[in-house]
Amino acid sequence: MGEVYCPLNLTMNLIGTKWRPLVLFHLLEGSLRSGILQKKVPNISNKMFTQTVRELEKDGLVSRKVFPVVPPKVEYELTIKGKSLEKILRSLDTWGRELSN
Amino acid sequence: MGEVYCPLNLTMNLIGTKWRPLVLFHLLEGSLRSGILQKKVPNISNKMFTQTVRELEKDGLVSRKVFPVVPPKVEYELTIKGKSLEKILRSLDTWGRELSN
DNA sequence: TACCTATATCACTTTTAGGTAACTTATTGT
DNA sequence: ACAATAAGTTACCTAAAAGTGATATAGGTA
Repeated sequence: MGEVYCPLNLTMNLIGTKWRPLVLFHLLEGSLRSGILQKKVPNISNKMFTQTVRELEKDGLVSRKVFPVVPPKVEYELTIKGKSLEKILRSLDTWGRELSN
Repeated sequence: MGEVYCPLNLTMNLIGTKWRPLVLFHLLEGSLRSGILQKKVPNISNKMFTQTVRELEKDGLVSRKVFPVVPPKVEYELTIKGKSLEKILRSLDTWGRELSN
């Protein structure tokens, strides 16, 4: 009858921000070069993009591969843990899509 | 190759805050009296509780029934639109639950 | 030598979300 | 009279998220 423990929070702490779900969503199709990924996300600023992917990396949802070339080349890819969010991310997208109808 | 429209945002705008998903989640089992619902959400303040349910009402996810008695009695219930989030909410909860293992 | 490239960082400001504590309301039972 | 009740509001404050614009890097090419 009192408080109820609810792991929903743990999930929301990982994907409950403005940019994280979008970045993850675009990585569902496979790994992407940094610049390409950033261009896929409308209106994300330079700073927020880097910050977001780095946090996702820290949380183990995304991996970062750096190629030692100039100019720099960096690729981002979902980890296993990140891929396990696929169903959720697609559901969120589908639900929103149905809203607009 | 450029920006990609993505309705994920529409969904996240509705449930992407600290308290909203929790409140919705607890309403999945059926309508609840205001005070009961609030007690189910750990650590939510009085202000945030009211604010959250009212916004959910405005967004059409929750309905509010007021009984004209003293002391007041108010019940909250998911709307059809709110219920349509059930699968998503449960997935978010399940995913978080598996994290803790 | 100057510039271009892709990725990233830094200092700073603005905006939004959330937290705290006191107060309101209208009736019933004491 | 007045305290208790359930739901909600208000003013104020802090903290977290996001935005802006400038700067760094380092090797290849004009």
